[in-house]
Amino acid sequence: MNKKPNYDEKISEEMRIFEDLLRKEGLRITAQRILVAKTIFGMHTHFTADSLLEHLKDRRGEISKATIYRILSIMVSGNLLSEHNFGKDYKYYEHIVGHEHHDHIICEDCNRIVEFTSPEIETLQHQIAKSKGFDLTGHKLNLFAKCEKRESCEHFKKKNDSHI
Amino acid sequence: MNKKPNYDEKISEEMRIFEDLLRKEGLRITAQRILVAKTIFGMHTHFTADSLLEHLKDRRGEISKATIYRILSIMVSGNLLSEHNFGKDYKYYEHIVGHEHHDHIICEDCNRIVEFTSPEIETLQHQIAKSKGFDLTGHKLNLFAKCEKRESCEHFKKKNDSHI
DNA sequence: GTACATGCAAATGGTTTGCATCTTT
DNA sequence: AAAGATGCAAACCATTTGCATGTAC
Repeated sequence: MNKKPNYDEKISEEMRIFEDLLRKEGLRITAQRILVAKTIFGMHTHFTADSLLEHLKDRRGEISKATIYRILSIMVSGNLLSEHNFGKDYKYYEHIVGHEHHDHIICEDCNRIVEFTSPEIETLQHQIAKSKGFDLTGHKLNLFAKCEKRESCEHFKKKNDSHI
Repeated sequence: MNKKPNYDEKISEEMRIFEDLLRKEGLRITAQRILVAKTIFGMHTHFTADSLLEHLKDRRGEISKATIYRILSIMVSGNLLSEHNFGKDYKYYEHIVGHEHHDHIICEDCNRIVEFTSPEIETLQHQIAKSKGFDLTGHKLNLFAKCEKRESCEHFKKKNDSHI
């Protein structure tokens, strides 16, 4: 992996940011890091280490699980990725480069993860932290819910899918 | 363990609720379950399986770690205990019998966990879920923050304590 | 007495790490 | 060449579980 990278138009900006991060941290630009980052920037859903590995199944010879975890960790600390628990035993990730901040609704019926933003809630959070003597640095707000029309939810069948 | 229980005045109500839960579920009232429940109801902080074990150190002959996990699980599904992640690799618990619902501020400086309530945020959450087609069943809101006056924070020294 | 509960040690499962080998710089 | 990165398998570690023994009812 030594050529000038030539990414798809759509993710070139994200890749530039990723490479900048690597350089800033004195880390090397390797084939594995490029492969994982491209894959992540090409996915527009929440994912887990396992589902990422699944997306890479046709390229499995090129990357190991250990390296995936190592790259996820770099991207999280570099703020290209956010990490979520959602009450499960494994972590979810989502890439946040160029995405505006949002919180999540997790459907207990169909496992869907829906995003939302609420400037009002954000404002209240700051006020609350302040009133308790803290400076807010971040937050996680997860709403757990059920589809209003369970029977007509086309996602319901996915309920028992493994890490989506 | 066969005598009529005679709990401290202050936690007798909680213990009654706990025993009712056991009976409702067809579970037996054992010495270990009583011991763990009394300990939990006597603690008014967030705790982990390990810190609970620590609280029980003088009674260690009487209970095993496996049983503690089994009892925590009963109390969580019976809604006597809530379970939190707080971004760590182990779970936090807090007993919620007779406690009004609240959310948490987690201080990244001193590890303190401070509670707050916000009816405004709760209302907004319901509206948001509704607007996205969900019925809200629960939520977790964690605010991550830093003490405004770090240097004068008397909790700061605890920063590197293990599971508080 | 029987079904359930406990303790122990072993298993689980996601994630991390040691180390020998390969790559980037 | 030297510093880093990777892959593999083993280690980690909180939590769970199988099974023989104990206990509530």
